[in-house]
Amino acid sequence: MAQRSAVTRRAPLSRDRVLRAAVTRADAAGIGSINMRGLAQELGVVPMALYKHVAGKDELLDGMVDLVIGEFEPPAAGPDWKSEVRRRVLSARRAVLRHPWARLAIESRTRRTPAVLGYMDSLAGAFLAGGFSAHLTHHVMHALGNRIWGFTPELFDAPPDADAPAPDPEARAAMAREFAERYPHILQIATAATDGDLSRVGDGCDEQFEFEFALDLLLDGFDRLRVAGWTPGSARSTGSA
Amino acid sequence: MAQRSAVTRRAPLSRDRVLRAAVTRADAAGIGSINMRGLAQELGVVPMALYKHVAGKDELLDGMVDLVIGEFEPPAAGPDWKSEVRRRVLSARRAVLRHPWARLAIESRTRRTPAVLGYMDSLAGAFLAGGFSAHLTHHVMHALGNRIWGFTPELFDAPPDADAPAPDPEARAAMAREFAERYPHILQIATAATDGDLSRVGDGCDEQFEFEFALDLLLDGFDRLRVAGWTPGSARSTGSA
DNA sequence: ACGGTAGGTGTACGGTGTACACCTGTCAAG
DNA sequence: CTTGACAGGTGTACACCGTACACCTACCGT
Repeated sequence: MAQRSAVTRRAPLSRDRVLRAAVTRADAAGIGSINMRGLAQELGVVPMALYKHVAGKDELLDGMVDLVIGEFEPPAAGPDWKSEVRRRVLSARRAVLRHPWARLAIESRTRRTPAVLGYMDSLAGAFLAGGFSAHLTHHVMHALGNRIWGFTPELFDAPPDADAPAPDPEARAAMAREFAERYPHILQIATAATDGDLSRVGDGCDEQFEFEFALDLLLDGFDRLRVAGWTPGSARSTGSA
Repeated sequence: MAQRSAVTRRAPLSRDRVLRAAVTRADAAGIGSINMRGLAQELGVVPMALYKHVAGKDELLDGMVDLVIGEFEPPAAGPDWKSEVRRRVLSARRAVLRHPWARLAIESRTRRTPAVLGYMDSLAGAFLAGGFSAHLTHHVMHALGNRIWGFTPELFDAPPDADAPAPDPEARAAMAREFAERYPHILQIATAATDGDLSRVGDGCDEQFEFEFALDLLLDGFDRLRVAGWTPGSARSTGSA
């Protein structure tokens, strides 16, 4: 009775509980909210206790990314290599979109955990099973780059920029005029992308479309190389002029 | 005499001197060595003095990236859009390779400085002048992604890993065996990439080749879309199955 | 002669990751 | 039942970071 206190004991920590708490916290408050003190407090524990379960913050981040990778759809025997790769990459994308912090975390991580290697291995396997040579598989994976994780490196999107207290329509118009003069080509494609309604320019692009556009462009290019029997010695990398 | 001390006065700081010192320091010791205290000491000044010339660390990083962008070859009227885009992107790549920290800095920066916008604008201009519609220009720039900066997001390369005090050939062989069993496809492409000499697997890929491979693959794909008269309504993004 | 100001100083605060010594409850072996 | 190892939680402390704020000081145009 004295020992087994009636008060419910805190469930003992575990690496898994720590990682899941971190993922939940990051989902809610962003990757910037992940720090040992805050995470420990959330778990009702002193900061240093976490170090019994994760080696340090780096390993914590790695573990969080691994949890996200665990949400990817598993490999399967698709009808053809292209739809299988497409399915898996878009599945990765859905998982990363569920955990918006994962993009930054993946980009900043450098360690190749077993989960990371396993995913890359299964993707490579899809190419190889689809008739790609090992050499070509190597290069096309490089060509995909971070797209295998389901995101394109941001190009145009800027954060909403929580400054500029008063949008002052006069100054705003002047800025727009200066922008149009200095960056006419960006203006031109932004106008096209928003169907002429430039007030929507802050809404960002249709990321999903952009992602699939580039993904399919690459996949189609890969297929052309494969059917053309690409070998390491082919003239120029893609065999064209 | 008392005022104009014979001792040579330190040349007054300036935003430019601060940024150049930071770039030099980062070139020599990596982006991790950039901190206000160390940089100030190098300039023979107290940390807070820097804040008279840069708003804070973020703006410092932005300014450093701008200096690198300043090293890019300027736009020119090339014989065709493809060689012009190719020239500029490969020029960006050379600059980024001269400043290895720039890759990380560019990836982590979110602000679009005039230098960044100017570069993106001139690239967009090359596509538009080459006959791309504004819509298509928008999408192909997304497809290029960070490749416009001259680098592919790292996929395979891991840092040399300064741990593992003794490479212990026995354990090393065991690890290799386990790796081969768990990640057979990665092994297969690594074997191809090193022409069978797996001891070279740590040397990394031929980054230059990988970069141009993917760049040309994308550029060729872009050209196919352009000559096919791609419009926003085309079936699927790339017009193929 | 004087006042404003650009530029450099000094101190201090709140935040971070984590090394290290310590305690404590559990459980298996003696 | 005793004991001792050990996994897991604690408390303190340190070094480092960015930077807010008040200050001082030398210059320069009036």
